Amino acid sequence: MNAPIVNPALTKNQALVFDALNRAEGPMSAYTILDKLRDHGFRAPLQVYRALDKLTEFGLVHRLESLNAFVACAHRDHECCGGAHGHGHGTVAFAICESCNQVIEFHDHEVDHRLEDWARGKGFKPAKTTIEIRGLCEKCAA
Amino acid sequence: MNAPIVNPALTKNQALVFDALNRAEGPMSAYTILDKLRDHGFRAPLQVYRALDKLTEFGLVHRLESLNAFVACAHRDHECCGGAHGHGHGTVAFAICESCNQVIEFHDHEVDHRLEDWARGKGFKPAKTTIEIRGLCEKCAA
DNA sequence: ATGGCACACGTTATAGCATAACGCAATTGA
DNA sequence: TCAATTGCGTTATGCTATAACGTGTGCCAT
Repeated sequence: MNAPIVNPALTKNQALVFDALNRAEGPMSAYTILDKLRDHGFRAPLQVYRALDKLTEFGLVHRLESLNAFVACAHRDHECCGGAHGHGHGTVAFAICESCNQVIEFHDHEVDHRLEDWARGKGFKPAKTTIEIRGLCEKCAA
Repeated sequence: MNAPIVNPALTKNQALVFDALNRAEGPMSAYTILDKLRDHGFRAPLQVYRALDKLTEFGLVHRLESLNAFVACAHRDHECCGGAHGHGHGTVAFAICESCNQVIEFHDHEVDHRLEDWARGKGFKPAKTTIEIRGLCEKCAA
């Protein structure tokens, strides 16, 4: 019961961090993750940051810039776009509730295209795009 | 010559911080600003952060979430939209060159609308939206 | 098999970003 | 005048992130 969601390609530390994020309700800071994993042998921030770097690189985890925190990717394999290598998508956007900390991950082609067009027009070469909406989710706005 | 751009409503500290940002080529961290203002009597981070809070509230300064840094607003009064109170605009987006640190501030109605529509559809009430594209500017991409 | 390489890991120390909590001074307006 | 508000200065602290070092392991070309 409650078996960890594990990607076999992950190292032990990566799997532990990924699992902690998957179990969490909302985003967690690196130090919060560290505290959750002390029982599993984690002692230093770098252990967490190194795992997070890789997980982010794999697209399994996203960093929320406006929170300095991390969430597990909400996408699942079969997703709409860019899924060439089984995992992969365009720019992901986040709606972050400042009351209950719920994070909704979504994707909007049109927004993507507009930003790409703008960049093309300016000769700007995008590497990573951040879109984060902070506010109140439906429940909390009531 | 080179007279400070001053908004008369600002306090001394706010004006100093705003001026420092206006003179700067690119974004500055709070601590960088602090260092630049030591000659003007600044001694502690809080002096900078308090000024930045107000300037951000006034819409004169933007925070770049992905850099933990600040830039003077590139808009000038007469701008396109939302300019009800002389200053005011929808969501502002930034393109940040990771090579030369140049920041281009822009605005796209269409993107705004799409995000607003998404939020309306979800019952989400946006408070603040962050859009930041990191990459290489035209010159640096060459 | 062995030497070299790439990569993950562990540890200590340090750097960089941000705010809490206190008290004082000036301004405003009832 | 008194109270409320706002800005200011200071000290201390907390949170976020990386530098620099060394170890161990697996791989594979020689």
